[in-house]
This record gives sequence, C-alpha cells and structure tokens, in this order.
Amino acid sequence: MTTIKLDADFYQQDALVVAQKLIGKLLVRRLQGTEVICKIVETEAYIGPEDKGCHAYQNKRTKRTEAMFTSGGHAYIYVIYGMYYCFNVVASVKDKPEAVLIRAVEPIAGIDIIRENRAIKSMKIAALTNGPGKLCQALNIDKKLNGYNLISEDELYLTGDNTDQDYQLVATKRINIDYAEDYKDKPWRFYHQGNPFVSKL
DNA sequence: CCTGCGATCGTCT
DNA sequence: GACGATCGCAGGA
Repeated sequence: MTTIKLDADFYQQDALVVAQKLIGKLLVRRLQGTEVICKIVETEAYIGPEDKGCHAYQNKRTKRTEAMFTSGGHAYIYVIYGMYYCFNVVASVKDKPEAVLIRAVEPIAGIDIIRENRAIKSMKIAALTNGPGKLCQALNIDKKLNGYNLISEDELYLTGDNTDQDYQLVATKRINIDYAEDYKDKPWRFYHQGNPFVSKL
C-alpha cells in the first residue's frame, strides 16, 4: 500500500486540531519484519501550561515531560501505574508542551502479531487494543521509543491513508483525570462513533 | 451487562 | 512516602 507519512506541518498544529484529525489515520509499527497497522479510533488532547490534567501543567519540565517540549511529530511515552505505557504524539512547536494521547486503535493488518503480544484469556477481539496501555502492549511500544521521531524514522509512524472517511466524530470529557479540577470536564477526548474498539462510551 | 479491587513501580516531592 | 492520562479478573445482576 502507499504510505504517505504524516509530516511536520500536520503535527505542528494545536493539539486539539491534531487530536481530531488523527481519528481515522493509520498507526504503523514495524515488528518481526512486517508492518503491523492499526486505525486510530480514540484520542485525547493535553495542552501544555494551562491544562491541569497535563503532565506539563505550568510548563512543568522534568525528566519525564521533557519529550513534550520537543517539536510536533515526536513520541511521548511514559509509564503509568508502574506497569503500563501510554503513547502520545507530540503536537505544536518546540517548547510548547502539547500532546495527543492515543487511547484506542482498531487492528487492520498483522493481528496475529498483536495476539502474540497480548496474552489474555478474553476472546473478545476488541480487548486487544481498546485502551492506551493495551495498544502499547499490542504494538510493543515502550520507553525505548520515548522521543522517537515519527516523521523521519520507520519503526513507528503514522500515515494519512484513510481506510474510510465515513464516520461521526464525538467529543467528550477525558478519562481518569478527576484531579484536574476545572479542566477535568473539558471535551478534549475524541472518538469514532460506534467503533467497537473505543475504550468507553 | 456492570462494579469493585488488587497489582506494581517509575517518578516526583 | 504517595500517587497515577490502567488493566484483567472475579463476582453479581
């Protein structure tokens, strides 16, 4: 298939724009000599200094958040609950910490490899990739890829090839950020309506 | 279908 | 020393 990588112009927009445009785009991960491909069906935007739900609230700059301050088009990957990883796409320009959390994807190609990576009893296919920690496990995404360049490298990247344009985009509040006070109810979570791989309705 | 709970540890204070 | 942008399983309806 033709692979048209998303470029710097795409990533260096506001996280709110990137988060919405990423729905329906393809996430490509090179594993075992083949390309495992998933369609993005759910995202959340986190917006730098103003957002109390963002790790980089008030431009907080630590070893963990450093990747958020790179230019749009890099990966921001962190450990959550001591056991799982979350994969974000950095948006906006250098030194403006904005990112889009990829919360759920739908497997398109290479599902056998995804199954290998996800040892669970459940027979439900949706359980393979319907959550941020799950999709990282499914695609073997971990901290080694923190700061990875999604524009110029080939192990992990995104493409604009859409398998279908025919979906409704829904905006709701973000998941599990009850501590974020007046920012916890901002409608900055986006998903492909009705897609069975979305983590929560 | 839904709710509750324990696991587990890197990161920051 | 405390917490968290989560997950899988058990148990009940």
